[in-house]
Amino acid sequence: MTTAALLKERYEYIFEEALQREIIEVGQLRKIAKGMPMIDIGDTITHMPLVLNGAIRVMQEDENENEYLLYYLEIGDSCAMTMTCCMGGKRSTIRAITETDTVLLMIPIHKMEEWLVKYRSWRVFVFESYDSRMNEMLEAIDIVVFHNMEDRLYKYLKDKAMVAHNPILSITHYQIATELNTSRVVISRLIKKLLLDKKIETNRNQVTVLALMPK
DNA sequence: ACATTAAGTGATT
DNA sequence: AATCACTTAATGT
Repeated sequence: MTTAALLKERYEYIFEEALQREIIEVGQLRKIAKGMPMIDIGDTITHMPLVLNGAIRVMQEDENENEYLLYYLEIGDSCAMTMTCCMGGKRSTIRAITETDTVLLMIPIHKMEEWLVKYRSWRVFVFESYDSRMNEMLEAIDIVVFHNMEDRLYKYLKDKAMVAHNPILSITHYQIATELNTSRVVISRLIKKLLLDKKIETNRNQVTVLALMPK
């Protein structure tokens, strides 16, 4: 599919036509395989991603180098953290890795500011993007602070299956434990609970989220 | 058949 | 919820 067609499909109702044309003109189309690092902490940001397909996980690191998930970027999203970083040539405070095979348009950051003045639809997009990212982060904080590990695990599995558009996750208990900053034993026990509650099914290297199974 | 890796479990803090 | 120590099960060579 052409860049124009993809953009139209994903953003047709979001951006006014003149803006769509400009995006196609300056945006560089990039296809990135699953699991590729895109931005690391400390990197200088030159472009802003517009996700056409796939998903990206955005993480931050605490003082002990524990990574934690901030939010996912999906089709039609852009990165709020990048937007602020852009202004004033700041460095990235986040790390971004593709969660699935991903297609995106890279927009040079100077265009961002230009469009902010020029296009109403761009302003709306930026603010809405901010708003939804903010809400996702609040949700992420909420579940860490107020919920137990079992709830966290279940949400983690659901979110992961959701962005992959696949209820069957190929993942080990150990990998899950690492991402939730806990131990493998804890995850194994909680996985068993979810299994008994009929919320998931499991096999070696595999977890299926039943709530997301197509009937 | 053997080694390696993933997952399950009881006991302790 | 974390850690230890150990077992059992699945998979690769």
